[in-house]
Amino acid sequence: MTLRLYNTLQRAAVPFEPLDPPTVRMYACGPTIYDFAHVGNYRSFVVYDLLRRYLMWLGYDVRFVMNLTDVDDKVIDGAAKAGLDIREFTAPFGEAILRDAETLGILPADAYPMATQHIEGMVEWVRRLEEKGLAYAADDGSVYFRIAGFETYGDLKGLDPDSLKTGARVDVDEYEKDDARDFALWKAAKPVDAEVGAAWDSPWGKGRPGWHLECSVMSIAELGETLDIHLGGEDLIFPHHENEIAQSEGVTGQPFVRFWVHVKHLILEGEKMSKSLGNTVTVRELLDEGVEPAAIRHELMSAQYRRELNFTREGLAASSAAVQRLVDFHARLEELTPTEGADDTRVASLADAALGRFRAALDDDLNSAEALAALFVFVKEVNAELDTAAQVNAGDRQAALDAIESMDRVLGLVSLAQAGRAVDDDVAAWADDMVAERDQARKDKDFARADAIRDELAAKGLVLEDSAEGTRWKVVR
RNA sequence: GGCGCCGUAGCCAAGUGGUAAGGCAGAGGCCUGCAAAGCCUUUAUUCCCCGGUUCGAAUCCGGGCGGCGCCUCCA
Repeated sequence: MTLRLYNTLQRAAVPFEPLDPPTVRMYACGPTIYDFAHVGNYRSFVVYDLLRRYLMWLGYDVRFVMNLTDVDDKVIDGAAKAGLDIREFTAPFGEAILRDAETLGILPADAYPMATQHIEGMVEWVRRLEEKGLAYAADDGSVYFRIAGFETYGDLKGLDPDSLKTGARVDVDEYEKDDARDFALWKAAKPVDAEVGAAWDSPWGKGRPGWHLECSVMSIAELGETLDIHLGGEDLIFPHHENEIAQSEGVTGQPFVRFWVHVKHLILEGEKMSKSLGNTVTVRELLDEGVEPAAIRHELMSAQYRRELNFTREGLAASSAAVQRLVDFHARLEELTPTEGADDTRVASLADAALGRFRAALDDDLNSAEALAALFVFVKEVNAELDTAAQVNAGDRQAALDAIESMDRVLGLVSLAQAGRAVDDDVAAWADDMVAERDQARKDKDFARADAIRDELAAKGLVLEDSAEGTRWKVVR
């Protein structure tokens, strides 16, 4: 079995093989840091994380880079309104986005380059494109990419370049361009740009880089001229990624990206999520409402990444319960006392089957919904086996633990949920004392007292489970 | 107008030619002092509708209906 990924370039799922195994060079278009990121952004980030973790799980050495766009029209507008320099304006958003990513169990990237750190490189690129006749300066000091000079323009999106000429959304203000389809590599500074610190010296006068340019320059600076995988939201296919290809290959003459992977946009409560509808939800808001991070992460991976995902509050509640089931299962295994010499159960073979199905699911274009199903089938089967078997040996217990922990290295749900259930030592000690007191009350048949203690613990989010081995308490979110 | 996606139980969502995964929610039961957790049974004779192909279709084809995305800076 090999991993197959849907490559937008080929419009088909094709076997993935890195150019230089075991290294995988992977780049993702990150957010523009002019606001807090919404759950739609995080669907993409979670998918990036899922792919990265799965590649690592398969044994690849993944080098992952995600940019943060810290200069563009929206950044400049926001900074101007706030009366701040763009760096002051964007820094808190960048920090918040990375903090929330960490909260959702997203592994940190190897680098988070920002456009303002690569101005020199971008100027150099524009210069080289100009040398090759692929760029030209307009009278106002802006520089444009000449699409007519790049014959495969439009291939990624499958667009006919000629059809773009009459596009209704072509900006009528850009009369300086030779061709309406040409896009800006370098934008001449407007007065407001300089006010917020978004104007740099260049051979064409004061200006700032165009948005598309940064991803080409930064990804190649970090990872080399040919990337194995380039990720982004589906909206970026055109024009952003199309432009990246044109710029990059225009300069290097090498294939820029081998696999283009695009994440479908989610919808929110059955509706398109957009700022104009005013229905965006940020991860920050959900966390403030008390939604646990693992539930958000679970819901974001509950549909395969190229499918529409309907993100709902009801779904979050379901995800929270599903995550709790995984946590309970893991705890059951950890707390299980193995019996030496006990007969083998079906657990080891169930683990093999589950891992096989899990892997087949993810190999199939990262089908996370199917992978989750494999895990939950495993949970049910092992629970049933443990209910049936009088005793379990250490090998079977370990096989089950190894299996769920292995799958969770990709999913990142159990570890995240467990981290969210950690309690302070003094709370744990208090809970232990209360459980001991309740045990005594139960022995004395003082069930009123026992139930009162249980209620008291419940008020603090601690739930009791009585069993033959004794009583345990757990944190529920 | 061009290109493309989707429509599966109360909700979310796999399956894409061989007789409907999984999670949540609901019902009944076992276990329990009562719970919790877990297990068992149950909840779509059917996959938007109508035709067609096939021994056989949720899966392929045609036509509808409905929802959605992109077509120059939105993950």
